[in-house]
Amino acid sequence: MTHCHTTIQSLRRQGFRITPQREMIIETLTQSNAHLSAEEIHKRIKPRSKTINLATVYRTLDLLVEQGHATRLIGKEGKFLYATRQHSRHLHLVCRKCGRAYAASYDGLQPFLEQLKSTYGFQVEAEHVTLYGLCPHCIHPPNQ
Amino acid sequence: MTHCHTTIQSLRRQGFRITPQREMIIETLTQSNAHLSAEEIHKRIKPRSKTINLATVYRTLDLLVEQGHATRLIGKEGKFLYATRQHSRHLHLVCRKCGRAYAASYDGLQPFLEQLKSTYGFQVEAEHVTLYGLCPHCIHPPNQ
DNA sequence: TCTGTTACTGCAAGAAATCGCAATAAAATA
DNA sequence: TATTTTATTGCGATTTCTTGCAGTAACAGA
Repeated sequence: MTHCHTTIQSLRRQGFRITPQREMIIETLTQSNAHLSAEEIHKRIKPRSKTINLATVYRTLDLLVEQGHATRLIGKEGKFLYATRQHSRHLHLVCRKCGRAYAASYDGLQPFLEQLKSTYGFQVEAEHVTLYGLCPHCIHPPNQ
Repeated sequence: MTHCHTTIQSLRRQGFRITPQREMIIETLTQSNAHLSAEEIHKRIKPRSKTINLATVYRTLDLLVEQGHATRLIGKEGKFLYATRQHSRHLHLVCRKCGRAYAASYDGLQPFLEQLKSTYGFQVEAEHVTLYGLCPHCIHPPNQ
């Protein structure tokens, strides 16, 4: 709720218009603990606002990502998922083989990110970094 | 060429069948210096093999990623791009705002990856890590 | 509060990626 | 080499995501 308003304030300050659709999308994303697909967000809002369009959901999510209020990642089934950046900060370790996803702490990554900042001037936002590789289960069978 | 055969050998050893389609896809990807979309690969192969189907290209690329011979990343226009893992190892820094992509060295990331390995048993493959954030051009205008 | 500007939405069409299934062909075996 | 098994392909349909456009409504200014 609180962070929901922060996002709205920030968008308004940037000159974006706050429509009922955008409010509902932001609210839905903020209140959820999971990573949601655009489809899922659309489904949840529909009962309250029958005419909300899926394209609007996608466009709003794009805006939120672009403005740094949300992150987009690729879910297990290949669909895009979205979450607020404040939502439980962690690293995603995704197995390229079985698709399993693990949450990991990103303590220890900070020095490297600072190095990137000073070398390239690039400010990495590390809330939802996704790294690919092999999980413990899939390393065992020797496959190279 | 050489690496192309390595990939084919490895797939064969895993019990996958080597079809002309798969050979052409692997060859195309290996010989290209750029990151290619499935569509692009399809387009390049078509002259030589009129009936090759786009779905086959997607399925083969999935296989290559799953088997660790290629990596998949999201291109500037939101399309998926593919590259062999051997192809010029680097980090991708993608600006969430303007979409610009920067190549960066991942020297300095190694200690963190080793930490992940020992903590979670997860073996990150760092050839094509993509990190999102703000590029030097987009940091300036204060937007929070 | 009313009005004008123009960002935003809904709709429908389009593009990108995936899936199911019958036909095909790779490669193991005889 | 011929046969058999079954992984893989092509095709068409489907799903997921994006885009263009005309109508609508947020919000700045009067």
